[in-house]
Amino acid sequence: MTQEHATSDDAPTGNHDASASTDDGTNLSVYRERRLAEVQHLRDRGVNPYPYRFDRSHTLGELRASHGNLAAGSETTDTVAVCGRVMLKRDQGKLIFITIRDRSDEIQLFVSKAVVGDAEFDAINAFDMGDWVGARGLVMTTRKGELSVKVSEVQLLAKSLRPMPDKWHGLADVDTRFRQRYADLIVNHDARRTFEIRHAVIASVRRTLGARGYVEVETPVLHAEAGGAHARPFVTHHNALDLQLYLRIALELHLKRLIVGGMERVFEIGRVFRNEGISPRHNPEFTMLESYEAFADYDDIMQLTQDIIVNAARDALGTTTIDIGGAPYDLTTPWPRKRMIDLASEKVGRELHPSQSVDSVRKVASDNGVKWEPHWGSGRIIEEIFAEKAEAELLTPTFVTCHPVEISPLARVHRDDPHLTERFELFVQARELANGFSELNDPVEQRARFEAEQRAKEAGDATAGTVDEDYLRALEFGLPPTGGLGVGIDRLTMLIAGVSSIREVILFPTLRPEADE
RNA sequence: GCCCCUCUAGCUCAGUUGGUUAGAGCAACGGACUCUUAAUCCGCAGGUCCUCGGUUCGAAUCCGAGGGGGGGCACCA
Repeated sequence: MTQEHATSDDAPTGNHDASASTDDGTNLSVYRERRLAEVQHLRDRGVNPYPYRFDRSHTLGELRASHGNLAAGSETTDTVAVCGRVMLKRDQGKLIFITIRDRSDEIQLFVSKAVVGDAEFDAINAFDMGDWVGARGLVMTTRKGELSVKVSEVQLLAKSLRPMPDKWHGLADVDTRFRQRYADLIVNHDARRTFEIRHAVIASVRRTLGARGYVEVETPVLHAEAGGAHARPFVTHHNALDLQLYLRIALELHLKRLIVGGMERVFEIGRVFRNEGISPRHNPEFTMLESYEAFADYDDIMQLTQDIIVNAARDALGTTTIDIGGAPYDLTTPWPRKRMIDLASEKVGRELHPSQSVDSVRKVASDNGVKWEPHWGSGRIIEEIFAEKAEAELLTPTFVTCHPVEISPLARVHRDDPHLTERFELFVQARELANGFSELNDPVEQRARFEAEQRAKEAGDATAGTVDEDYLRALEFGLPPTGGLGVGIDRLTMLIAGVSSIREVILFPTLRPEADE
């Protein structure tokens, strides 16, 4: 019967039928044709399969909150209107149980043929899993105590044409999960949970900074020069200006211009782009928090960093204890601070310092199996020794501090040691999670650092920076003492959600385009 | 970019040392059933075994090339 509709009533849906049936003839296309026929069947009966709106009296979560304590076998006189997606259907003959879900909860619809009548019962029975429906009826519980809506009327809100993934096993294929995130979100609770946590983390960060008087700003994504970090940029082009532009690799230089302008405390949560490899910890576009606070130094910012992360965990999970390497760890524990040169020195059994000659540091590196490049200075080699020998052991939160000047072109020289900077990086699970420092605000020194970067770039370091003249001009107007911070929001979410791939916390991670079509 | 692993029905997965017509569960479809909970029961249908090429009497299975994905390395924080 419905098949006849599919073949005879295809004028308005001819395109769908053609694409669904001509070339493949697979189970999937048969399935879609059947549901398309059902759509046409509804239209023939004057039912809009895609109505415009639905008046909902309660979300499913609200309904459970208000009636969750009903005793088994109760019938109330409370009329509600609820809506959601059909997730399960249990046809009992003259009784149908339909589990619908909205974003807050799941509730069972109790459909009795004796209540709704034969015609309506058949219409409800034609619903498929995945359909969006709205129902009106009385709140009740079944004999076994399941909170239900005894429906008097159910309305289709949107017809689903595709089969749902396995109702028990969900969708496991990671490729499909990332490409078809909608399907992942429909069937995988963990996926929904992860993105709820992501939202809670970001909202918490905004609250923490807002409570400290920070102002949220937005700065350009298109940069004439990609500065503020060491990374290869994406290149793009503006037609009207006939101008080569770069997608930003950091937020830093614009935000500090705002501190020059007197905004005192600013932050931005924004997308940055780095044209580099993809890994479980790297996506080409990712979300950075950067914040800058006038009159603060890196010591203040380390405290801020821990506050932000502790609050984020508390707000997202309701606890500050998370799992690190299989063991519980309370984030409120004071996080140790260790100088990079000390961590590196410990591992090689010799005092290392960027004031030492390049030759002597090279020898230490080579003796310990650490490779170095000819254009690296002592400081850069020490960083490499740290990265190769010490970094992997930094599982619980640790502030690595006082990086060599050579690798920190935007950080201020340490007040007690001219070869080091007032900088820190936070490592958790051997991954960098945050980076901050007392900001360099001497325009003369900043120019010298930029020029050193420029020379490194010309010497072949593709990730080195260039001289940003406008930023130098800003500094000449006067940047107050400032403490700055950058936090990888994706990695922070990974930590709090307890997932191991960055793709799990990015709704639509970068993938190669799908073939064919 | 390099190395390893992986790809079978809409989904989740079997598929032996290469051997007839590639199987199961769920979903779908037909039927039974008024308190189910992944409902159950009966019946039926569904396949470009990622693609191309090769070896073989015979390939989902072995070989080569290519594609997607995952992990590692490199790059990079």
